[in-house]
Amino acid sequence: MMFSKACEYGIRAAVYIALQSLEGRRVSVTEIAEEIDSPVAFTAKILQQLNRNKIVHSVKGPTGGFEIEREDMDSVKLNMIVKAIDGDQIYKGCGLGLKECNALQPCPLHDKFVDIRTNLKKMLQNTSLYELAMGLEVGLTYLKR
Amino acid sequence: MMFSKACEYGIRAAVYIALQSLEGRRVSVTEIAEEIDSPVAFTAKILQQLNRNKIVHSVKGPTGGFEIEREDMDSVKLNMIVKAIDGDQIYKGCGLGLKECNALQPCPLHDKFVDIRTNLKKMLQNTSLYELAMGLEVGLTYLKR
DNA sequence: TTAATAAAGGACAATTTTATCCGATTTATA
DNA sequence: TATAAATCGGATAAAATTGTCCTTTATTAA
Repeated sequence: MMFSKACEYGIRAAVYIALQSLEGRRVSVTEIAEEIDSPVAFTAKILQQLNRNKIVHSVKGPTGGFEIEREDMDSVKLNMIVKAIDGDQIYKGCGLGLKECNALQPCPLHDKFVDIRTNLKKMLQNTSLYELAMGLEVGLTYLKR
Repeated sequence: MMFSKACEYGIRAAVYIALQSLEGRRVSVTEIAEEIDSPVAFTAKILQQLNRNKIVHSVKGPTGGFEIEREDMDSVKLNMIVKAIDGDQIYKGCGLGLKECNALQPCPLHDKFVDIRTNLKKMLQNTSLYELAMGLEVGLTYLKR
């Protein structure tokens, strides 16, 4: 409802890859799709996008798959994934769909939206893949169901 | 990005109708669509939904059109429009798309999402059509461009 | 009572998003 | 060097959302 389906899968996939990379495991699309309960081929497309945007790293051939460097888990924040997949509509777009909507010519909801969006923005900018992967590892959170 | 296009049109239409009803004018779909810059026939469908949900009032025949009673402008809050058009996914749905996601079995983003969504929810529940229509009337806000 | 006006509603079309399939490419290893 | 495992990329399909068209229904006013 807030992110596209593609973006939801993308985030879940990235978190799963991060978790496995912490264990030193490289993972295939098949495994990822199974573990995050998403359509395989579609997930593959999304991972290509994340790879092009250097959010995950892919390796072809046998023993290949997806991985994320330990340092990248810290530097990659959720807003980068959202931007890579959904673009920056979530930051720029008007809540009521006006093409031009800003402080000077605001839609009726503009001010109230700014607040909410600022919070969302901050949250996405401050949340790292590592943080999310840790929650999973400790068994506090889930990626399925 | 947060609401569907249908919902965006719906809110804009409702605000415009409220504004005109304050002046005692009943308005046609054609006029509404022109004033909020939306596709006429599609807007008509959305207004049917709003009518069924008693958010706007419609009158057939010559001199007919859409209107909103003065009292309803106060009692109708944005969340009712959103619910009528987009359903309650915005309230219930998991940010990462999990079917079951709650405090007991949360997705990695659950807690952070709860905060943002609570704010959004409150905002929608507390914003009345009258309030939005007033902003327009005073020339502070816009429904086009 | 008739003509004109406006919403209601059903069927259909276009576009976007989501999802699948399959051949090409890369690469590890036997 | 041959084979198999894995991603890449293009074409296509399915589903959902957005948008159009046309007929029916209700109602006003001449």
